[in-house]
Amino acid sequence: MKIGELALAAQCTVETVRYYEREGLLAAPARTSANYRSYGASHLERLRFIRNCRALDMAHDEIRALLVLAEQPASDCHGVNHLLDEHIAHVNTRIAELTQLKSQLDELRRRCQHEQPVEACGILKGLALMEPETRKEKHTHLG
Amino acid sequence: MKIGELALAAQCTVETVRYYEREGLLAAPARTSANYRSYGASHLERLRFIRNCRALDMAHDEIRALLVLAEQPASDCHGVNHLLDEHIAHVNTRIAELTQLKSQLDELRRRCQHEQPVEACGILKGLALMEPETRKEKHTHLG
DNA sequence: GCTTGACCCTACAGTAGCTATAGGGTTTTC
DNA sequence: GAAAACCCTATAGCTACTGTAGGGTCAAGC
Repeated sequence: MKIGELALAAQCTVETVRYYEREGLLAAPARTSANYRSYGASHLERLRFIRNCRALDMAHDEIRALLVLAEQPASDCHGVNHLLDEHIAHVNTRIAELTQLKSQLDELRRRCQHEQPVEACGILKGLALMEPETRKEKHTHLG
Repeated sequence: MKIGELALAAQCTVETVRYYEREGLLAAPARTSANYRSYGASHLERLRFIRNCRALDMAHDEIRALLVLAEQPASDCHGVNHLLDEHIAHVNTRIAELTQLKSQLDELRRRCQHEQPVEACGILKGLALMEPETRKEKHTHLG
């Protein structure tokens, strides 16, 4: 299988496949005499796995860890479960942050119901007068 | 005011202030004879405005647009209101995406309630077998 | 046999919003 | 007068790609 076929089968771009190889997520395949990458079924399986993890917004580090765990078929899957729990916690954290943000934004929006001169706009006043918060550290990789 | 004092007053780092200057968000201040940046009250006001916008997860482009609008005090604030509405829409979109993600993750998590050998783990099976989705474009700048 | 177009290759720059580092100079405090 | 605390510029790094430049390869049609 050439790289274009692989990318198509996994619903991603050729550039993304080459990027994953550079990142060490996907093993480097054999090359043809013309130096074209030549993939087998196992590459597609792994790429699909990676893309599915990405569709769930997992970070590359999380995926790398999962792949390592998956490569020891006989050991127990506690690590896998734990990793997923932590990822779910990231998502929950980010949802909570955004929900809080939304209520702040809704409150701000209510300060200017009608069009008026910019100098009287309640939104701009609000943005000028909010107390700057100490920047909180990120607890998730979700932006 | 020196850069360290300004940064402290606006609850951000010195590096961030210099970065905003390079980005054109914050005007370049006068310099002392030792080439130190020397800020006045208007710089602090503007920096606070920017930090408050960032606390609400606005992108630099959105902030730049707001600053331009705010600089025409006599014109009406329709543009400001519209910009905020669009930003609120971004946040709503991202909350919806993450909520959908969460339900997918919860479903996946339910597939492995007990520790078992990795090769039998329902989570790993799920990740291997999900259908790869066509990557959807981003409609928000929120990650 | 030759061209055209679709595919492949490497290497590198760009995205967003910072953060960190190297390698210097200045000012303040003891 | 020395050390700590501050300032300066320039540059690289972070994440997960995307896009570009400048090439090589291959199959089909004339």
